[in-house]
Amino acid sequence: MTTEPRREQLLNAADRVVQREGPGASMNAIAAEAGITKPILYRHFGDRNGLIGALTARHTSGLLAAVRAALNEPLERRDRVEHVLDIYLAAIEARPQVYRLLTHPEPGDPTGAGNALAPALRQIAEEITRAIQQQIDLGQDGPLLSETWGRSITGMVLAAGDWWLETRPCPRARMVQALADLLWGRLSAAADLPPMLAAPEARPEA
Amino acid sequence: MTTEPRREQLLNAADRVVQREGPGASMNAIAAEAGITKPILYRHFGDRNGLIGALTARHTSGLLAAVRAALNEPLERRDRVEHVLDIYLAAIEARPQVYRLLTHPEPGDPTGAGNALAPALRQIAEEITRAIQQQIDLGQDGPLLSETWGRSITGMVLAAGDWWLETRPCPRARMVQALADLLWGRLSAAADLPPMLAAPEARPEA
DNA sequence: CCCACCATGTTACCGGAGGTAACAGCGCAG
DNA sequence: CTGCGCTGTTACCTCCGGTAACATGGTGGG
Repeated sequence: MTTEPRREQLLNAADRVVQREGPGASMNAIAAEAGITKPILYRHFGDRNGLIGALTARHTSGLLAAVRAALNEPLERRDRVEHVLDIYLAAIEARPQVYRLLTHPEPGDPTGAGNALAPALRQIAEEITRAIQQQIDLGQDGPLLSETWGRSITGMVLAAGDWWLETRPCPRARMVQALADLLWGRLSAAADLPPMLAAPEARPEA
Repeated sequence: MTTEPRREQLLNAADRVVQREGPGASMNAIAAEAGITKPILYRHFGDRNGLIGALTARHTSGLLAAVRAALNEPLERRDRVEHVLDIYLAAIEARPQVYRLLTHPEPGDPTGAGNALAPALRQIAEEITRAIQQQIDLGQDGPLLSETWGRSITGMVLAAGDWWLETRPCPRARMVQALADLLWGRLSAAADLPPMLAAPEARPEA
């Protein structure tokens, strides 16, 4: 294990090409970037999943550690949640291509195919679950709720982060507020609007 | 447009093969199931995305209509939300392979690649956004919050639904409660647990 | 009656993907 | 010098999405 410089070197090349072409970059392209040919890659990583796995593992550790640290920050609960949200959004903002690699892996893997959460995100979900379990008293439903909520919050932030990166509807801080507000039950606390009896306009058609 | 029986027939075949092999079924397999060869499929649908699009459109309409109806049910807000959640979970429970097709399409499309939300889910997100905008008074932040929340809630339910289908940790009704509780701010309302100074046991290792 | 047309269907191919086999050098211990 | 392990190559396989070119058959207009 210790360092393994060749591997690192190849991963650097893979990193560059993924940064440039997004995930789904071909093995040929990665090999070319590294100045070599395919079979070497396969010798080192077994198959494409191996390469991608190694590549994601590299970047995952950083994000995961950051999220974990944020989850254990000694803050008021709301501030802690906002901090975690901000950490995640800042990370995906800083390097969108890498983030895509982590969050939207190419399919291929037959292991439980069809999961919304990529491995990196599953780890984050578990981290959230653990934090909830350790920090919040949910009574006897604790285990189920914390597991469900870990996945739910991860999926929620994933979808919201994707949309935010795509359309940039607001600065990051505002996005953090919007998400925290949702988690804080603002959806349930807000007042009703009177039912629309007949929309006078702005109803172009479905 | 009117009916187009051949197309329907081909879509039925595609449906069968997707039901059996999941999304990612090959064009050859679909053609074989239909008793014909590839070029005919391409004549009718242009390319793979065309076929998959037509296939999803078929199933989307039902789910989308059900969700839309649930969103406009004349119920107390909490009951309405629970109803929507239940509709969605019931749908994916009933036909998981079809649901996978709708929620986890194969990538391929360069159009905004890397989105967490498949087209069908994006439509659901828009429906939720619209419902929030029409039903809830969020002040001047309404537009931003409703859009953000539409995506967020969709992503949350997607991830939670995936996990639930996979591991079946509880009956559907309980899952609905867990998700509604999250949206109702139970995460913020619950009491703190005392900080763990030293976990006495049950810490097997990461 | 014949023909031109159109949808149906076919075979055979292309380029590019992941992946593998077989072979060619290089450096170094014994 | 010889064997061995690592690096590297070329050439190939299979399967995929997609296409070109050609072969049918029914149908309606001259």
